[in-house]
Amino acid sequence: MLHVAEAARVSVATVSALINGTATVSPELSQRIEQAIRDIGYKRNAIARSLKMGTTRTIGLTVPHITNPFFTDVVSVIQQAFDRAGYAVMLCCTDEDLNTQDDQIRLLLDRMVDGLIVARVGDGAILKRIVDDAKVPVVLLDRVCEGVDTDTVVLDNQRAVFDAISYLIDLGHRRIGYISGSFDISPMHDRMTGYREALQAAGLPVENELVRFGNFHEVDGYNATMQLLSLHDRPSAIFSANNPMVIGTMKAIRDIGLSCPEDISVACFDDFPWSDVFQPQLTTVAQPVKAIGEQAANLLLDRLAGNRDAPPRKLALKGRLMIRNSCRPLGAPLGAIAQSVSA
Amino acid sequence: MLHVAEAARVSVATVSALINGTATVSPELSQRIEQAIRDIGYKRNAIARSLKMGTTRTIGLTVPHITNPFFTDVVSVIQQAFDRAGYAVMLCCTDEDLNTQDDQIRLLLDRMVDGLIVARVGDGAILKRIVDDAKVPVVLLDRVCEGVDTDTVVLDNQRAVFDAISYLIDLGHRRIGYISGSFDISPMHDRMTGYREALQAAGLPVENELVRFGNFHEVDGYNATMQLLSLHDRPSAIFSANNPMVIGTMKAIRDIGLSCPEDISVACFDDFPWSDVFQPQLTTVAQPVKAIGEQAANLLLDRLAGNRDAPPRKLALKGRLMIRNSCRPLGAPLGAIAQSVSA
DNA sequence: TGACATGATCGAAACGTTTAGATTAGCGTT
DNA sequence: AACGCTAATCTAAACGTTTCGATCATGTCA
Repeated sequence: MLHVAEAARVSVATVSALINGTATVSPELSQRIEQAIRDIGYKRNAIARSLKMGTTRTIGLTVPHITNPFFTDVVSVIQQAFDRAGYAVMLCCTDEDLNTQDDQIRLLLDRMVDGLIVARVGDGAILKRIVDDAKVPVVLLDRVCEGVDTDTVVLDNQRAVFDAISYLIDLGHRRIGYISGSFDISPMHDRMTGYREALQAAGLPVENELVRFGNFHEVDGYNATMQLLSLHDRPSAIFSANNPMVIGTMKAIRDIGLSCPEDISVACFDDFPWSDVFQPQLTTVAQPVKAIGEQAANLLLDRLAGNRDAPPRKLALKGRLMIRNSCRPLGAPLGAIAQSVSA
Repeated sequence: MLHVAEAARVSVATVSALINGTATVSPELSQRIEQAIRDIGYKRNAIARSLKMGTTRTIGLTVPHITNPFFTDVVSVIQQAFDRAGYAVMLCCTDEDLNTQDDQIRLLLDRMVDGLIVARVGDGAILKRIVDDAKVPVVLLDRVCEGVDTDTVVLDNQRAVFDAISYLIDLGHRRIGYISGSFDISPMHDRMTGYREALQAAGLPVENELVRFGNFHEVDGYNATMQLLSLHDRPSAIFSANNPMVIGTMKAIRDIGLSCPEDISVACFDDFPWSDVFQPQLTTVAQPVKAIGEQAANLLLDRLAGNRDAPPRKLALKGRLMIRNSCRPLGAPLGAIAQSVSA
């Protein structure tokens, strides 16, 4: 900018005024300055600007795994929203690890991001400290966190799983295996509650042997399913509370020589692009990914636009049960599956 | 830092020296400074540091669509690699649009990223200008670009498609439909060449009516497949040069009342996590995603470590044909598919 | 004892912006 | 002719670091 100013024989203040439109500058000088900018190929240094202005027009986004299709879509939507608003997005993947997440949020705050969207943070106390220390707005995604009072957008997980399990019960299933993710994040808590309540509402017992835990990965789903299938009285249906794990479930079913839905019904959380392309077409709980991402982005953009003091806003969106053909009515002949799908 | 210096009754220079270890500071002062840092909760401002140092420890990464499973994986691997190295990653999605990509690269350069990994840039001239203007190292991914001399990691696309098409020919297919992405990026060019050469090597004609173009999206694959299937003499196999488009292909086959592989064989580019879970299990060309991402990251990290003047390095990795059961031997009875899979 | 090397510490400039406040020029009023 | 008003422009101080060169005390050696 100094060089531009010299070349145009004006002060840097005038150059700045022209570039930012913060003051009127005469047509004559404007022209000289614009010419100089072109000649020199000047580009404003955003770092210096950030230092002075105290704002980077960059936000931080952390997700556990970008390869989980739910987060892939959420990241995509959020990235687009902020791109439109002229913000850059720094992406971090926490690998479901709390320490990693801590480090990464620190990394982002060091770089003075203007705001933070964090998905699936683990511990309330740590998060609270972060939110308080950082003077930037934070929106929580996919997880509520007691004691942390900030904008939040989550799914009504309990209700969603309740509906899914109730659907299985309606089909006649009585022993329904449930594969949960680790319990230290609220969605897994709520989903489990939904499972329990659906069973109880139908007067069915909640049996511990039918509940397994995994760490969100395919291999965990595989192992959990193997255990469920080798039970003395094995379940007739399995619900996986997380999408990557259901891949393991399907592989385990195949490896053990069973097939879905003939021998065992399967449903899971989170829809994915191929769900209605191949066989069996998985029955899933679809999250309104686009809405979730956009709401989160809007909440943060609103704060960034200056609305700092509004009370925390908590959004809970509804999931939708996508009924396909991976669950069969129990007791009914196999041919009845087609009808149950159109129901 | 100023406050820390005052609290510890030393100069800012000494604080800086201690933090960075750039000079020895006496145990006594060290202790006072560290105490002050704790008391105040001081965190070094990375923006001010970047301004002074001319380096942000941040890189820019642009991909067309993060929802394309190939790019999802690549982004994941690259993010991890840079995270390990203490770099932040700014992610941009270009939506296959050259102007968008241009804007985003500018956005990233404005923010003084230390390096750039760009996947699928369109035009050689524009890219060349960008690479030259930006004084930062650039790694090209998934695309070669004539006239732009910089580090590159790509797949041997031509060979990969050649192998896939040859496989179909070996199965007895003679009319093989081909769905390409837009032609303005080199992989699509090379893949098409692979298609052509495989046909020619087998003495088969290259028929224009069997070749369709789409813009990488599911809907494009759907439309292209509809056209192919309504040809007077319809193909017995379809190869899709891009992964999202193959979803459209499968849906079109279903909607038209045919089934795969009984009526029509299907193969495509890019593997995905569910490919061997559901039926039909798609035969795909798997890119070594992990290697591609890691190589790209390593090339850039090497440049960032100071190796600026080494000549441009061009890596071409090999794809792998994952033979499953979505392609059937032509003329053979249906039961023969199983054998062909194990072949 | 004086000169000098050594090691610790500091002062101040620089990185490239923004912006408050000062200065100047032009012009209409009285 | 003196005054005030407005619009255009400039000067200079910040933003929070790093770093060069200067300063100063201390100890060593001739």
